[in-house]
Amino acid sequence: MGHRCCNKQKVRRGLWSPEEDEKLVEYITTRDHGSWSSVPKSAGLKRCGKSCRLRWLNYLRPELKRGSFSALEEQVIIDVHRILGNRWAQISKHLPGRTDNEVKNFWNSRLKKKLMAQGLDPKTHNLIPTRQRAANKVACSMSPSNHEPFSITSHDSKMKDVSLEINPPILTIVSPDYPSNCSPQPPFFQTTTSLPLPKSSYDNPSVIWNANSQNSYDSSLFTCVSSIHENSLASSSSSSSANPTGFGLVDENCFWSCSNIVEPFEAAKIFESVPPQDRENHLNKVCDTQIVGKIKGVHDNMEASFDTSSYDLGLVDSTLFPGSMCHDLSSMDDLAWNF
DNA sequence: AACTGATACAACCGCAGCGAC
DNA sequence: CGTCGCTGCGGTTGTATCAGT
Repeated sequence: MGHRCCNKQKVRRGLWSPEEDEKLVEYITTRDHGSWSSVPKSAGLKRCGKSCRLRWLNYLRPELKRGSFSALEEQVIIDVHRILGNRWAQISKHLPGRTDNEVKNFWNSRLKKKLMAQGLDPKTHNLIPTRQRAANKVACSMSPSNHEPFSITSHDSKMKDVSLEINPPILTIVSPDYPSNCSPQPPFFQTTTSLPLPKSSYDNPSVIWNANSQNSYDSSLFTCVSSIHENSLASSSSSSSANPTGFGLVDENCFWSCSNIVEPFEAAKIFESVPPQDRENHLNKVCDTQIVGKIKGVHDNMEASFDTSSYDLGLVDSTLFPGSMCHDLSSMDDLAWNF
């Protein structure tokens, strides 16, 4: 019996042979294959088009990265999963050369168990109930006044993500001109080194590179924050609402990543190669020459192309649990949060 | 060496969304 | 508006390999 999608013909199933791979690669790379349903016949394969597509996308594409996941990739998966849940295709977009299938398998076979071993619920990334006390400790240490943590407000019911309700990331995107003497200060500014962008970029969403190498999470990751000026938010949001905090309003669709601008891993690598004393200059230079110049273009597209696939790498971790906030945890809990 | 359970990875299945008609 | 074909996605299953006994 063949696949339901192509039950008119007898098709092979199961693992692909090297000969089949060769045929498919030869066919795909030498011509415009059009629709996948026509590929098997044209390429001389006894497979269904869906199977060919999957084989190409998940295994044969030349740009795929093989081999085990790095610690950095692992952290990215965990971070993005905390925000997006099981949206593997979206998560894989932050991991160049990795497929959704690969990420999903890695999550199910390794990361899920790893989180559980650390006492974390792999669905919500919260500590499991028996560790509620430790979780409360974290929440308290976040905010002396014990107010609600900053959270994402979704303005787009269509894109509503249950995982955000279960575990709202403590994330604030700040307006660039948020007064520095106001309290409370957004955690981003409390805990990290931010390098302001030129005034001229304030009318555009701007990128602040957080070079906080003391971050206990992953010093190789940048926090890349899109700080959205309220003007641009007003135009990008279909509905308006009060903003009592004075912060730039945030919705899920405001997530746009440095990957739109500079490949984050590349940026991180480059940054790490810069001597610590030169990093500020480096960042200013990078911001000027590589980022700000492109922001306008990104901004122009933002209204039409806001996309949850864009995500601020490391942002949640560095804002949610900066190194100093882990200090009063037990060593076990510390481990749990710091991987 | 043989067996068995665990693990990792590849592939399949079913469904939803979309555009063409 | 309904149907059809195609694509993309997430959940699940199948299978090869590994590790322990």
